[in-house]
Amino acid sequence: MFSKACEYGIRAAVYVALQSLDGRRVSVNEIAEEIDSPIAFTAKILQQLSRSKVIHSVKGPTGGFELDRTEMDTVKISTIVHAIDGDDIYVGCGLGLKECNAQKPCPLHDKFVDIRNDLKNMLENTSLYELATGLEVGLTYLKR
Amino acid sequence: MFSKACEYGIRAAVYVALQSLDGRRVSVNEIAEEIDSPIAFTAKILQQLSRSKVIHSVKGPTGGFELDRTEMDTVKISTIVHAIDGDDIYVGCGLGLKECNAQKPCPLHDKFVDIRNDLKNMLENTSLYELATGLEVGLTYLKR
DNA sequence: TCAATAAAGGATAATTTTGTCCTATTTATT
DNA sequence: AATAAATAGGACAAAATTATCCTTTATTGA
Ligand code: FES
Ligand code: FES
Repeated sequence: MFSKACEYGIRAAVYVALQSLDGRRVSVNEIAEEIDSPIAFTAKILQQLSRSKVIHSVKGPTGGFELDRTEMDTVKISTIVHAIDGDDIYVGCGLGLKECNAQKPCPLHDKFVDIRNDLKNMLENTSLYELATGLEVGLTYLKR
Repeated sequence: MFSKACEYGIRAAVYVALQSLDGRRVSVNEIAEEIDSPIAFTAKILQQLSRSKVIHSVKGPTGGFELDRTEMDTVKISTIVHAIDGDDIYVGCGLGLKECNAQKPCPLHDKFVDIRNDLKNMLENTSLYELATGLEVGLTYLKR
């Protein structure tokens, strides 16, 4: 479904959001530890998220990653997926035709588009804040 | 969503079903041509589908791949996906946790499971026959 | 100013997925 | 029996993804 990079990216962003709720800035090392991901690879992904304005980064001592409260509402999971995996999952053909086109649909088109749109809507309507609060009250987990 | 191998596999199986409706047995070369896929790679995938009883293969001159009419109804797209990509898409965690577990869910679990189940049901309720007939009447396409 | 800390970024390695090529096996036809 | 056509399968190659390591840059605080 999503690439590994994207999975780590979402988990990382949720963790950053969670800690930012407490005003804590977090380092790559802490993030990788808390979401159980490879450190250096996670660093790359955080760079990407930072460049695409999903999270904010601060260099130097006391630096790290953070997200302000209003951004947690506006940043949707769809933004993260788009930043890392591109728009294939939103517009691509389920059977791999060069493009998904209702005028010349693949055999699975009609049924696939329904699912794809549900997924798209779900991701577009889920904010980092929403996911972070579930974590905060201990209902959900970022590693096992 | 699906791997390339799986995309080719579904397209190939639909084409085999379509031709089998006319009693025609088809070769790897014809299949690859008609679904616009790399020949040798497609051959591997057809082997896999043959081993997992999704389609039937016949060696030698006049040989090729075929599917009998009753199998077109019983073989669902979910079978093909499972044979090639395994069950990750049916049971895996959307955020990449080692396993999806409602007792210790990831932040996206509840929303993700809904989509995943819709996808699963869709694939389980779509037969090769259904997809082949859409092709037959010229409503859908296997390449662009 | 200096040392320490943390992200940014470049180079490279490992792994997985995708793809190719060649030989072996099976089988229909002559 | 010989030939040719077709899948099966093994070995290998290319490309993409995942992952690591090292150097550079920015910033804090002593
Ligand atoms: S053409 Fe295949 S999903 Fe739209
Ligand atoms: S635990 Fe992540 S989808 Fe179920």
